[in-house]
Amino acid sequence: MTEQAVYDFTALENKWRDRWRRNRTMATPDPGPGDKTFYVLDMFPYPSGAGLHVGHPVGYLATDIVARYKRMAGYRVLHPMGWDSFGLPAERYAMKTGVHPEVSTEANIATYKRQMDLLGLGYDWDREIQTSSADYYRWTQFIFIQLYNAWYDAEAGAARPVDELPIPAEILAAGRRAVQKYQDEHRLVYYETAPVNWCAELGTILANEEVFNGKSEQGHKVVRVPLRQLKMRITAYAERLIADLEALDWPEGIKESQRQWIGRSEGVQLHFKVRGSDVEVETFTTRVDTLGGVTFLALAPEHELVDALTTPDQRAAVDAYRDEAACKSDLDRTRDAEKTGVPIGAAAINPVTGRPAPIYVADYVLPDYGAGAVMGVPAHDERDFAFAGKYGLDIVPVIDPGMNAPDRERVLAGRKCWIEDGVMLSPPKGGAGLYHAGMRWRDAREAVADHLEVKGLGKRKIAYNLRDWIFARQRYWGEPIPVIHWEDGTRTTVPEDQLPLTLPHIDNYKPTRQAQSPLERAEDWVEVTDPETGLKGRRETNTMPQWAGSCWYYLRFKDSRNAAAMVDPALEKAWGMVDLYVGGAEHATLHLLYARFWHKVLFDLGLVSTSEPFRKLVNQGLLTSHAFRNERGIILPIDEVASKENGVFVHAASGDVVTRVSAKMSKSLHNVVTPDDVVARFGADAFRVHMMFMGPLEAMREWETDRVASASKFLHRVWRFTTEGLANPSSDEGKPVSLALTRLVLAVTEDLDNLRLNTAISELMKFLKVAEGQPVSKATIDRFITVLAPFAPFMAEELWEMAGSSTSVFEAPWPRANEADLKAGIEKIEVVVQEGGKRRATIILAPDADDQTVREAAKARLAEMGKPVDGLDLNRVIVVRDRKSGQIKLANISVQAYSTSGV
RNA sequence: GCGGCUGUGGUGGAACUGGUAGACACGCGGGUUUUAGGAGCCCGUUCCUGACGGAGUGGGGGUUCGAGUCCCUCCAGCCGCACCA
Repeated sequence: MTEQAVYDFTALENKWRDRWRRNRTMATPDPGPGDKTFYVLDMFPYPSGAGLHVGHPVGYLATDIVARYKRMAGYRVLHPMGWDSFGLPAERYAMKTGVHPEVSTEANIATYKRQMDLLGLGYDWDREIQTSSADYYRWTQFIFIQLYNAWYDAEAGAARPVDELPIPAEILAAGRRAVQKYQDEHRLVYYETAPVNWCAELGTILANEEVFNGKSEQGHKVVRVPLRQLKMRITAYAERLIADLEALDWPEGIKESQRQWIGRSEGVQLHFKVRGSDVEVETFTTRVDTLGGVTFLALAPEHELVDALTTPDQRAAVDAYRDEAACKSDLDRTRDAEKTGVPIGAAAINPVTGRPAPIYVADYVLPDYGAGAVMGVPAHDERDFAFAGKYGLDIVPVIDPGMNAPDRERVLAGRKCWIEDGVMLSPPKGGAGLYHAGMRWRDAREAVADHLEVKGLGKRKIAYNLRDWIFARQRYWGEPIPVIHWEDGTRTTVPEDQLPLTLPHIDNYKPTRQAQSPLERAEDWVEVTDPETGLKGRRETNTMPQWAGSCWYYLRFKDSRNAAAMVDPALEKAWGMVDLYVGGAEHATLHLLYARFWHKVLFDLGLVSTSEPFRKLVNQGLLTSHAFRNERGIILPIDEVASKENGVFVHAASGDVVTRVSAKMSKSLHNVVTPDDVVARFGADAFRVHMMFMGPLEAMREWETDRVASASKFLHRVWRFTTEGLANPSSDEGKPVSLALTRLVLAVTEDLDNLRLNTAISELMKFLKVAEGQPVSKATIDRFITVLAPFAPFMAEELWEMAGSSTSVFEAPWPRANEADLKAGIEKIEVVVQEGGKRRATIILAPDADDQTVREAAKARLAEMGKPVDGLDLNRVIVVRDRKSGQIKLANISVQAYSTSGV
């Protein structure tokens, strides 16, 4: 080879893209016995119409690099990609343009796929799935049916088939319909009429997890309306969902978000007698110790006892208040600092004091938490304090903040709310057993709870913030729910051998009326007749939420073409948990919680072999672009701003001076950069190297296309170095070069194992710095190419071919090196001499010199510098060695070691 | 308010279990080559000082022979949750 080829990245990348596709280089065979497996997964995307921008592939690049490395390191690697292709945007697009979601989805997928190929993302496309294809959602429906036909056995702590649900004798005696009703009430999938989150703009109801500050993800208003809804009993798993987080290698923030979302709190459910009535009101409290301080009860407006307890003179006011509360959006209801309510005329009896506590309806009480009713203790709860203040209710303290509390007097006078430490006051009168004067309130709480349980007035209970998952959506573009409602009032699921229940084509995607799915229009599809009995029925017309498909897709990748099962059990087991899962943090309480829930159900039912789906989770940081902000804080698009020579930015139209700021990529700011742009300018390898070199995967960063030039420059140097070396390999390579290669292999391997891709790339740069312009052996060049390959796969393949190989570089084994080679290669070492931790000088020593030699040498060096070392206690000289290699790094002389000499 | 995360040069960021702070880059400065260059190559680049030397990882305090790293405390920023009784 005499003529040095030019690094023509476009031609070279096209060549290998094509060759990889033809040779199916990235296809993953199923694992065989004894194979080491590694499952690395990206959160699959919803294929939107806009295609990928440079921010999307941050995580995909990282997993691709890891997957290629692991494969070379001898693992059987599963690294698939698919499409979360059901969802609202496609349906809304269809409403506007009339283009069927299936058509637009296909087009979008084609774009995504082309862009992913462009970047050299080595997915095994043989395993590609899309949630909207019937081959896939057939199994989503299958799983739905498994959940439908299961109940949660609290004693066993696991889900079981509903056939195994013990039926109480009296139900059994009441007949078949009673049994069926009983079973229906226990299923993991059930119907219930309850207030739900209704978004009129989207024409659908939403799950609690999909409502943010009273608005939908898109910012549309959400209100609570009572509707009959399909739910999944995720709350049955609350305890396990919290407990099993412990063992997962996930970011602490995500785990904590889930814990908070589930929101476990221990308390007591207790009932209050209503004065002059047999009715009792259940309340839930975490502070039974404050029972004596209860001066009112507050019921949620939706509470079922409100009607019965409201007195005639309060009826009108109560009804008006309830109507008002019903119309309020979640935002109005939760954000109003002001506590409002209306007395219903009845009063409960405080069991400690015997005094009446008026009952209110108040919308700060949520209907679906605890008992939907609270005991008001204004003295020791800030919300209750605010409420009592507004309506002039008694404020009776039961806890003494203690002598040292500055606010003690005001608390005891009922003018301030106290929620911190303290001891129980003496009871106003009586209340034995429910009052523990002098006891710290935390202890009193337990004592009172014990007492209530013994007397049958209440019992300990754990309440969760988590609500059951509202599972139905009034949409077209989602999985049909395989349920049939029969005219006799019964309900069945579609027989499994009739799956998939395919989505019918319709012409109009608008909801028919409030909370009715557009599927209602597909009359032929909706109406069914039982062929055996002639019974008529209607199909469920709601569809599944977007999260359904993503709840189990990681399982399907293991066996994505299986027509007979969701996944072959042997393959499910062989691949095991996802070893590395990379995606955005925005799914903390949505996808990641739902997927864990389904996985646990499948585990209980024996369909999967692990109790958790994802072993290690990493959230990639957000990639921003930039924009400009003027003095009024308005963000301006980048093309409306000009840069002046003095580094000042000026808004072209107004002449205002503006500042450059980080901003999310968005169409309106005209700051979207696509991978296509970057690849055309610098090539995919440079894009990959730059993106990963920018910083840690988890960190947020700002994109600047010009900066890819740095990675491009590096790759040009790599190209020149390697091609020159291959043209003229040397038989006697210098020691510094071979040492640098050993160090490179060790460092890159360690960095890859820890997902430190930025430092791995800097190691490649360091090696190049040492080896450039030096004689280099063929063996060293080969090893360098293999180490480069995960990062710059296109160039590595080309160089590998030039190096004489006829197979892919990804068939090559990952090079090995050991620490001992490094150590053996070093003859002399520079040791730092410190004085009291401050660097003073360096000495040259053999790396294996013993401590005494180091100490003497350090002392001699200090003497040379004119330091008074006569009284130096050599034992006080601390010699520090590298933990791994045992090499000396530094010698530190304690300043106190001089003190004996009196200096 | 609650919770999580983060504060290191002009910039992005290195520094594994406490052990030479600023690796590797960007930018900037100087030099060189020259085919025009916003190209290549080489050198320099934390701050103060002419130098010796000193200071330095958001502020303050502590532990230690030695602290970016551990502990306490305060400050700032980012993200998530938020009437859950």
